[in-house]
Amino acid sequence: MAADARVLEDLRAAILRGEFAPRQRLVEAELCERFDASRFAVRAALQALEADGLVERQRNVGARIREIGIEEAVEISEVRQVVEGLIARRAAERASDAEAEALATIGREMHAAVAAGEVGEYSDLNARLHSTLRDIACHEKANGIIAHLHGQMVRHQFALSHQPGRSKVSVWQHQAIIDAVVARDGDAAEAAMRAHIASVIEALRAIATP
Amino acid sequence: MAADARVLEDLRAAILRGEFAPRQRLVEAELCERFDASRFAVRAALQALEADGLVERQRNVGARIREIGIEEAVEISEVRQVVEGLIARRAAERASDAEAEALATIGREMHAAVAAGEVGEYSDLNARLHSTLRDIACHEKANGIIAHLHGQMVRHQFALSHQPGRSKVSVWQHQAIIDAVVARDGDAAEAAMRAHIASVIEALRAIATP
DNA sequence: CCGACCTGTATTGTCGACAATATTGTCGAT
DNA sequence: ATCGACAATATTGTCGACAATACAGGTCGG
Repeated sequence: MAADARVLEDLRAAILRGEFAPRQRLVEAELCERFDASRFAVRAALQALEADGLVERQRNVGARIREIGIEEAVEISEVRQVVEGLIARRAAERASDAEAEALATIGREMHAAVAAGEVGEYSDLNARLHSTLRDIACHEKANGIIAHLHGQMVRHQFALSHQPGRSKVSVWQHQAIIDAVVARDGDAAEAAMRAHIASVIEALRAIATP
Repeated sequence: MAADARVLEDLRAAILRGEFAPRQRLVEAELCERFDASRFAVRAALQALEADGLVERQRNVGARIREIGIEEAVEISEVRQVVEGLIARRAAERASDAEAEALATIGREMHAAVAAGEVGEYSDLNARLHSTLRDIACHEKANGIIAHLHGQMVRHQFALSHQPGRSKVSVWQHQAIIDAVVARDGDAAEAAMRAHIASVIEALRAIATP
């Protein structure tokens, strides 16, 4: 039992892994076979995923992967800008010495990864930096919203991280965030985070109009 | 047909109207009778409401109204602080002359309501001000998140609006927001909105420790 | 040749019945 | 009298079958 939850997690992971194309139809019967589950479980998963904003459903038509256009990705990033700003501020206000040191270490590893041209490694470190900040901020609601928004951005996030030359710019933005948190300067941390995501938004718009 | 959606909306409205006490159990059979719907529709509604954060469910135990403590209400307000800040900024950047005038009118009506001691009227105007700002900002994602957070706050919002003397303080904060938007000053609008919600958070904390 | 209609098929929506599980109440032993 | 185990009940979880609906392709009339 609890096949419900398993299907939900598997399907969500598959979507986040990019195994389905935007606007691709998700036929219940197919998902039943793929995940070896009853239609009941599949339906529940689809309903949950709809609330998550990952799929959209039309009555009597079915479910499909929701397509997130550039305009919507920009809106999502604008919200992320302020909410991650809040997280950065809280992190600066609450970081212990050990936590500050952990951030500084990530910063050093980022510089090393950029110098070595390791884009995959840098992308991982990027995720780890933001996640560490969330852990320090310890703000359930803000963290939840970021997770929610992040799920809808995966496709664009992927495109961004493979933008050549971006890491050389963003590494210093990341460093500014780290420095502000280490200095326990909430205002500066929020400002640095906002500036960082502002540059992400710019890059998003640049992708839109090549 | 579409009994599903009706039950969801009715039940959500009932919860938002405060017809259920926090942690009150929501037995499926009872809801079936009350809304004259099938268990199927009720289950779907409960699942959706769980995603909304209005009810919580335990496997094989059932659903109950989620209790939102002061600490969580503060967290919610902290997120609202930055997201409504974003909305205020956008509103200042995008407001047409007609929209600015509409805001100014709401401001005048607020002062009148406070002078007349009409707390219900003032509460309505408060909702209308924020909603008008959202319309002007025209930011789907931000508006959606605010709606989401607002739903979880209704109970505390009610307690706040009946706090004697609050309107005399908040009316000037509201006026500051309106002035900033009318002056098309995004920075000031965001700052004013943040200050306003900071005072809401303070009031929340004051309720917690009487 | 084109458009409207109509029928067949694929897919989702709805339901009622049954199974699984937690909660509550009862009984006996210590 | 209190505690534990066990049975009874209430409630939710799961499923398969059927109904309702939308879509595609073909057919008929103009």
